[in-house]
Amino acid sequence: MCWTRTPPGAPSSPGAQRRTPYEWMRRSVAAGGGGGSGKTRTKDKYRVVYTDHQRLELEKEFHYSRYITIRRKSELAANLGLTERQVKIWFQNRRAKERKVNKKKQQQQQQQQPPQPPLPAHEVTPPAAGPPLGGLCPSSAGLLGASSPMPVKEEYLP
DNA sequence: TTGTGTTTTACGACCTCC
DNA sequence: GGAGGTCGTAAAACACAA
Repeated sequence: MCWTRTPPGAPSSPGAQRRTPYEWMRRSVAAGGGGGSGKTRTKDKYRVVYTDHQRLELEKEFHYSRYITIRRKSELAANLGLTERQVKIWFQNRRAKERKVNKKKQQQQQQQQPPQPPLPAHEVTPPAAGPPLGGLCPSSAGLLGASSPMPVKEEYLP
């Protein structure tokens, strides 16, 4: 999570905002007629922009696990005022983004240090390559790594 | 301003698993 | 068969240099 555009702290760090995040929040939520009420391309609004709060909660959930459970999905959707479909697609897009970023990083590393000995298989395989079904993927180990600032939910504890 | 490149939602096609 | 996965893509929203 980079928050390059509107940092999650936007509401809490007013000095840092280049623009008011609340503009698009208002635009999307209010104008959308219930922001995130499942608008599609065929409807009047092509896509909605999620609020900072919605993004933050989704990011947090993604931080805990890159694959959301059915139960958590419905809970999150209800809490955030989104549809389960939107939550599902958000996670799909989020994983795609992560893969893209990882790919970029890998390419940069390879450019910096060309002579590379063959890596062990578990180092090479992308984290998202795990089986999508079957609940939590092993990737959470890396995400929940040592310095995770987020408290671990009971749900994800052993 | 505005032109352009990037990011963010949303979808369809196709694949895998139960 | 249905649900959910990736992949590719469209278009709006956005950031930023010129």
